[in-house]
Amino acid sequence: MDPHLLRTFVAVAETGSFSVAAQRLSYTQSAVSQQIALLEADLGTPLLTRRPVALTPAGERLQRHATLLLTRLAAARADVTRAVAPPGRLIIGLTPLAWSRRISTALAAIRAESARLDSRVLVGDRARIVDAAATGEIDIALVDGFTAPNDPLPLPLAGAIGVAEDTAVVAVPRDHPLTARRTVELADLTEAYWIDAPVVSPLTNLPVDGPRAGLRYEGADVAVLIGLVEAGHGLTVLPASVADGVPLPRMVHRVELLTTPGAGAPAARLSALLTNAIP
Amino acid sequence: MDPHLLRTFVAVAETGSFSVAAQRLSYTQSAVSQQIALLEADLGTPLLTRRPVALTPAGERLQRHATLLLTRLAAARADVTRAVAPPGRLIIGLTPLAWSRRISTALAAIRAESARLDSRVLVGDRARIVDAAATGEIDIALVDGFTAPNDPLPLPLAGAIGVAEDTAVVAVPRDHPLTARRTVELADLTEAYWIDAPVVSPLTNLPVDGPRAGLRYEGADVAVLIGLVEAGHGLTVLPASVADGVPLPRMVHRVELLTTPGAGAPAARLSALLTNAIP
DNA sequence: AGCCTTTACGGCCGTCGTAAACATC
DNA sequence: GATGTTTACGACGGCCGTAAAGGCT
Repeated sequence: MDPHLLRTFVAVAETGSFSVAAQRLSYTQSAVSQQIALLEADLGTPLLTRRPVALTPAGERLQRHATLLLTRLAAARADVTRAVAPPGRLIIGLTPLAWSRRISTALAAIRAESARLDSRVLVGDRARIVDAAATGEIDIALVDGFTAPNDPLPLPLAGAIGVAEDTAVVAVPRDHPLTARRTVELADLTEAYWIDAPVVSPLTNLPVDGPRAGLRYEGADVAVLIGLVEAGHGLTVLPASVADGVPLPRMVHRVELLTTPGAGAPAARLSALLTNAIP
Repeated sequence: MDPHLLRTFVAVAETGSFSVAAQRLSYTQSAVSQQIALLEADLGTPLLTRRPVALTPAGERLQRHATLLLTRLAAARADVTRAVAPPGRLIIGLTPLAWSRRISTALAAIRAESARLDSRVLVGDRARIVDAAATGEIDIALVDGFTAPNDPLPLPLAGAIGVAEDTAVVAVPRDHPLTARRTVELADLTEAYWIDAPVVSPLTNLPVDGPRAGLRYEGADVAVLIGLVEAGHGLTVLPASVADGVPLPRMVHRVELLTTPGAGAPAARLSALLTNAIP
């Protein structure tokens, strides 16, 4: 189970093709074929069906593990190299809904303390931000998501710290029948159409199996998303602090902080500011 | 960062010697030396000092990551192979303090349901049990430890579920000055001598820096440990359900359940029994 | 028939072991 | 000087690429 093999396996699983995976990794198809054969021989079970190329149950399992292992491997490398030379800069990664007034003031405080600090912000979807935190591209991250109360977000990186928890709501247009309700049953939600907004509020956040998507919004602007809901293009799930609406039972919106002791002094300072400030 | 390299690096770090690590892995010293050199070249920083062999700060970082990565790699392999053939047996791993009446009754219920079930119990310290869960040696595990309220235990495996939470206490002899106190300050504890009981209640559980150890107890019997405390050999930390004593502030004793969907039907059944029964 | 995966085979690079040099206590 | 790590070098094996064969649709 070489990381090399895992990487090409993930590539094949994602692309659904030996040949395009090969050119993505700049191998020949032959090499990819051999690597997959090696993995299957090693684990003693077929991982992929051919024609069409699809994952077997064992393959699905391996894909999950492999992607996690690869990002953790990257995280280990980044952490070690930063242990010798901690960056003086402060690059913050954010998912769109993780931003809050408290973060903004904490950041302002740090900027005031050290005037010449190179500080920047990167906004992206959860996978992008977590990956950037793993590789050291960013020094600290705030990642949001929906989960059961008091439960952490299922993140591939250890050391996440909850810094905020909020009830979650379903955003609906003003004239929508759900508006009259105080709580929502899951049965009501399976019938609805949802806005597919992978960056702001991914469909995978929904407590619904196989949600039906209406419009797709690729941007990161919350106001635009709310506008789309208002216009009747579909529903979405949002933290209560962002929008008014109907509370979704047994779910909270949670923001977690992702950093490591090696991420440098500015990151540590920001981390302290945010975690000490927990109510 | 081959797993192979990480494994020998961990061996060197643990043994503090290139040569004994080599014979443990059945390599030559030369091979070990080359592998470490390769790792250091790859990461661009020394990981070990020679004469004496010790970890540099970067090396300490890498050791943490490497051990986690290796057990996760083992977990991935076990999970995939179990995805194709889930075991029908039920082997339960337990740390000594994770046992409770509820587990006992749940296990009895399962045994009653399927009379011929091969079910066994393995007791060991946390590292041993987590490792066994990773490699598939056991199908389900209950692991205890001390942590802040509502926080999960820092486990190297994902998917842990809290099944019990309890206040923690410091066990002291009846005539100890602390007996009169309702709460304990950390300052009081730094002065004390502790019983080093790595299996039942490891010193790493203590909220104290560099605790001073008196006697060492290698066994897994809680009654013996309590007897040792009574006899004045030192103090220890225990869940309130096991011993009377003084509540330790800001800590809880927590039991988590460790299993995977591939661990077989009996494991799933036990898991359901335990998690549904959470108060 | 055409596209894509597998198999066969040759060459290269990497990694291990032996053995000698080197450093440290 | 003894113990233990590094370096030099030769040999084996593994892995990739080229090229031909094999299977589905």
